Amino acid sequence: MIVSTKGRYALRVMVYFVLHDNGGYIPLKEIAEAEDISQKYLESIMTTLSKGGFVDAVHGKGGGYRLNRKPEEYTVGSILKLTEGGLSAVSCTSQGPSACSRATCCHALPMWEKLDSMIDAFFEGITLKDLLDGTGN
Amino acid sequence: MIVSTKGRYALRVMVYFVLHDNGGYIPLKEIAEAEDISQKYLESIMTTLSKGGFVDAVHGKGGGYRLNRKPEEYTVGSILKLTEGGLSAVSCTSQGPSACSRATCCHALPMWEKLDSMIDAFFEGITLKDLLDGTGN
DNA sequence: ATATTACCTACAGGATTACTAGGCAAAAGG
DNA sequence: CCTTTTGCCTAGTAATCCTGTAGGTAATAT
Repeated sequence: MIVSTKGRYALRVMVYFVLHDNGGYIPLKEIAEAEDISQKYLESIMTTLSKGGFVDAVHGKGGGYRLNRKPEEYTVGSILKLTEGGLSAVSCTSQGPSACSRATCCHALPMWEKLDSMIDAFFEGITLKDLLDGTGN
Repeated sequence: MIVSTKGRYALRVMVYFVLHDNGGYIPLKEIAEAEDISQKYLESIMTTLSKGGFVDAVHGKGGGYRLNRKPEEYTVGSILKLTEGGLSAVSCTSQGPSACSRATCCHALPMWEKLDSMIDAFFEGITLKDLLDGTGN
């Protein structure tokens, strides 16, 4: 499984922000209830998105989260890479291209690298706006 | 992680067969030692490959395993799908396209399906022979 | 001062991975 | 027939990761 709930929840939340953008901040509780996601679990994901600079966060009453860019300026790839901590399809390439001890004699390594590039290009070519428009489907 | 050791070991073994093909059967013990893979663990993988019809198996002295097709007639995709039990990148699509309860309203589902198709086409387009020739790298 | 919100650390049950252990079944050689 | 060599079958298991829970602290608005 290349993409776990962590990344998929992150995508859902980002889409939620786009669909419910009124200029203000949206509290986590509202998103968790609307999307039926565990509030506590979502907290850790939102903190990741906030620290990664993908959303602005404000404490206290009237606070919450909001996007700080336009939907077309977020790629699916950037969101998944941040929340999943990478998108490698095999452990052979997840720690760098030559981290594997068999790297020098492995017949499959070039294939894994090509796959990783292809997956990266795929996700980097889709923005939040594309997801909502259904572009390319 | 889309491809675990199970699938990667299977690929290595299949490559080993091509490189050490002398027409006869190769016992599991030899492969495990040569490739430095746990013998007992490899047993379960070989049984999968045997039951899937990818190799012939013969019991007793002088027995072992051997390929039953030409290298260019095995796709990497078929080997991985057999040993990994599928290649879906997300659980959303691994149990069929509309198994997810959010399928009807999910903005990302078409993307996952497109990704799965792309990955499938990638692996189905590479044969054992290509791996050894380094074709396409 | 209080309520509301984000943020932080720690833990925990379940699933999966990557094995290990031990035996049974089949085939060949003597 | 008996032993050895091989593949096959069932169980168990330590480690890791996923998907959360629990409980508190820090910041902000009213």
